[in-house]
Amino acid sequence: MRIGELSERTSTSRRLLRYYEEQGLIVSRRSPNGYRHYDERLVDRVLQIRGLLDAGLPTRIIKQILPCLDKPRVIHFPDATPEMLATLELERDRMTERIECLIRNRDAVSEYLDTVRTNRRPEVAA
Amino acid sequence: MRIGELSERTSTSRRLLRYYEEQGLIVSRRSPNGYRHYDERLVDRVLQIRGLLDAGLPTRIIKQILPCLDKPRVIHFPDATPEMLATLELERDRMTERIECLIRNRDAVSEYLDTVRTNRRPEVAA
DNA sequence: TCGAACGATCACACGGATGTCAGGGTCGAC
DNA sequence: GTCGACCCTGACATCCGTGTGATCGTTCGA
Repeated sequence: MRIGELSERTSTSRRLLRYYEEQGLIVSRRSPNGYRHYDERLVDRVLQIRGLLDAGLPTRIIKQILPCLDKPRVIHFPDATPEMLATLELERDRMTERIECLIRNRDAVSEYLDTVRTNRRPEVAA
Repeated sequence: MRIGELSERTSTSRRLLRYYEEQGLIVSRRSPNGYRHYDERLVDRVLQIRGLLDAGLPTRIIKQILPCLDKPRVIHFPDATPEMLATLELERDRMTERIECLIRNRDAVSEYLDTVRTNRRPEVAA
């Protein structure tokens, strides 16, 4: 598919798709006229990228973890230097921290909402 | 405590502490000479803010959910309009989405790491 | 009393993700 | 062959979190 369709199917502007490519997050083939052509799989890939960006990861990091995300579990470890694995581990741990922080705070918001809804009348916590 | 101590205890630059205040995320009292003075609780509060920022939430949103996070469960619902509650709900759901996205991808990274390590050392594979 | 360390404000700068616009090709339908 | 929809590149603009520096006032110990 071309950029317009990918854009629509991922709710992502063409500008951003080109930007992601520039950042090495996605790849495209080019037809002789220079048009980008995308594989079907790119739809999921782009959505994944957007989710991670939204979760606070910079493109630099996303680029590093993307190879881990291929659906048929293909291991690219010929180029997996120990230092690269260490980076991945570190990044995984940071994701875990983010997750825990988000869960804590989301639960607090949830609890707050529950409390507000059950006690409708002015009253302070006991 | 003054800004220097809060800065050190939260590993946050003074500049940022002033910025957070400007954005309405934290408050300070002022001594007659104009110096900011912070409550002990601000340490946790600042760390919370930094965690949420790191998780991708903008200050605008953080400001809205912070009142939900007070430790003694104090409900500030005199000013809790239904529309504000709706906003909170929406934001809570977005946090849940972020959490799920992060978990999915972190687990994929973890699995990748496991696989690489197992294949690297087949003799220790259990 | 002087200087170091700290505080305040203000302003400019930067990097990253994103929007937008300009100028120009390609292609299919009429 | 022209028009509209689509694509290309490149440049500038914006927002936001953050850094940095200038300039100045305050506090405190030697």
